Amino acid sequence: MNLTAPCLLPEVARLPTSWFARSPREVAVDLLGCSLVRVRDDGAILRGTIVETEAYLGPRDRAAHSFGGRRTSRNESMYARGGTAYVYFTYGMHFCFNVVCGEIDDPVAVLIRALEPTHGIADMRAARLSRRRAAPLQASDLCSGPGKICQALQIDRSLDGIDLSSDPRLFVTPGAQQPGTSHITNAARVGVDYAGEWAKRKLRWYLTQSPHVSRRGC
DNA sequence: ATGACGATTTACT
DNA sequence: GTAAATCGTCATA
Repeated sequence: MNLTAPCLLPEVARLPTSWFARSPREVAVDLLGCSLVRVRDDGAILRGTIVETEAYLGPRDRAAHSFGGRRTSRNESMYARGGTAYVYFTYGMHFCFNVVCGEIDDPVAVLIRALEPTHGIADMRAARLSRRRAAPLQASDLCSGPGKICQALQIDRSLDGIDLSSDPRLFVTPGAQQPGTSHITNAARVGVDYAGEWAKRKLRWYLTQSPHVSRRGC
């Protein structure tokens, strides 16, 4: 046995395509407690526990990029099968990472909004440091928002459309145990005020006690 | 070709 | 609490 080999996660731990081929509501809730794992090209492992998610319900959902069946080069990966990554660029400076759900041509997804960092925290700090900032960030400021996650885990459009069930660079593993319903808060989604009645729908879930969520009590 | 707009984050009052 | 940063994308022309 080669004891010097890096301690990589067993392949069996990775969530398969079939796990994602469900409604985005189910997937959004079940993703809480799972780990998002990023393996960088230099071998560094950046990993955190998912503590906040939002479901986007497709053509009928005014807040979704696929509202009305809109299909462009930007959101093309939403139309791929469940288990595909959808990474988009917004506000001229941020990336956001989604897990596509359901079957092919059903453009539904779950936005990963916050993680509790567990592995590679020093690398996350370095990645989040960038310009402006001088002081080291608190652990709860590393992945407490969809743009922060992508900066900390170095996720960009080069990972858009990849298959999370097979790509070595990015995948999801199950949590030790699923968080109980009593520890989960269900609330309205963030930053979708333009979506009218759909902005009020409670399609966001987060671990109530976690200090790593992007916002509390709304 | 042009203009308006973000599934956000940060700094500042 | 407000506002700036910053630019790819999309609808309109």
